[in-house]
Amino acid sequence: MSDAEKQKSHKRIIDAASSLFRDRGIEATSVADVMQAAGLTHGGFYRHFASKEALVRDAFKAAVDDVQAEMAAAPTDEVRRAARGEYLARYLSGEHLDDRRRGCPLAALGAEISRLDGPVRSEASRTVESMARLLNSDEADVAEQGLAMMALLLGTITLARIAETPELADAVLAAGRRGSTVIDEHMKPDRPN
Amino acid sequence: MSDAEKQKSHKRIIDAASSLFRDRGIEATSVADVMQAAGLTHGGFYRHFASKEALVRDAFKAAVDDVQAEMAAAPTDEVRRAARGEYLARYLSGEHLDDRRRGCPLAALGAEISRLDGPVRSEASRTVESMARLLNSDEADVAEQGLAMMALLLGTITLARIAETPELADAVLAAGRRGSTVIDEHMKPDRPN
DNA sequence: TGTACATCAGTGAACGCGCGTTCACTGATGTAC
DNA sequence: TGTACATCAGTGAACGCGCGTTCACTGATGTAC
Repeated sequence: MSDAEKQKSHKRIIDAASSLFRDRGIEATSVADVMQAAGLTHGGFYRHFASKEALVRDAFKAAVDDVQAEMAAAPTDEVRRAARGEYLARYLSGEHLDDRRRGCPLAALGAEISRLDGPVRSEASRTVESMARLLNSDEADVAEQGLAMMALLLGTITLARIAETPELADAVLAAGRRGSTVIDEHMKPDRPN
Repeated sequence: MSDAEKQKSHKRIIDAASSLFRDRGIEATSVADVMQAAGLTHGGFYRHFASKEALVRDAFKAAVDDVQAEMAAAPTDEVRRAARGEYLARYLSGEHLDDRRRGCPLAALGAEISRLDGPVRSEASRTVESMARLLNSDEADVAEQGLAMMALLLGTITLARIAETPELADAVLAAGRRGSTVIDEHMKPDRPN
């Protein structure tokens, strides 16, 4: 078993964890669940991670990196604005509702992580800052607009996932879309109100 | 042990559960934890509830009723508007951040409940509708504004609780306050945009 | 190039522990006479 | 009013189970000679 094989296993474990945690929650997902989803048995887990906590941190980070990759890589402001618009549209879509496994990690795990202390919480706190920066419509600093937008997005998906009827879920998403427009137009960093 | 005594115990169990679930999460709180907090031993739990699930439903409902009581009881539109304003201010305050035990049940438990099916999820889905009605600035029907406001509130508290530094938490709360003003002013049910 | 050996990813049984739930029991209650 | 009895809230031990983690072992790898 070569080094390359080990790295492949490592990636499979992180990918499985990243999906399962978002889908079922951190506490509801066991190390054995993750290892089985990665095609391995649970005993080998500790050749890759020091603890479940370490896996949670790495899996959360991987999920965030995945989400941020497109937007952060935008070379010009125009491309960045377009990427942001697509991101918002995709975030507030019906597909995002059902696709928890690949959905927003903060929406799926934020409440649970906010109860933790240690590396996972630190990683999530940094994510709040970096996402806020990406979600500002104009400047690059953490600003009101990006934070308010993030809060609206996360809250919208959470409420829509609670909704038992498609009608209510759609109403929530529609409200989120209207809200995001209003925040976009009336909370620009440069011209207040 | 009289009937009145039993009802007192019952209320203590629900109160303890309502606090502990919000503070630590549903899955992370055991039946024994709740019974101990209520001053009882775990064995007696099933004289009061058929299952942990039944307790979760009742405790969640109790928490929501508590929150909604003031606003729903407002006799006139003016009183209602004032109650709503106070609720928003309190919701987006630093005290709410730390007081998970008495804080918003949807913010604390929404993500976890969205993964459930059955009575708890149903109760939460109804709560989304009723809170949206209460949070509209004007009319009584479920409408965009109330839903967007709820999403912003829930998202703001979640993000602020993730923040590791007081500075970031304050920035999140401030952004939520600005966002709520913008939604208030630019998403009125009667005059669109 | 061929052989002996150290390394270590992965296996599967086992650990102590806490979970939700069940159950035999206790003892205070309210009721029947 | 006083006594015997059924009820049942609450106790604490016990149940089967799954958790995170540990460990002895296996067998393929890359290296040393």
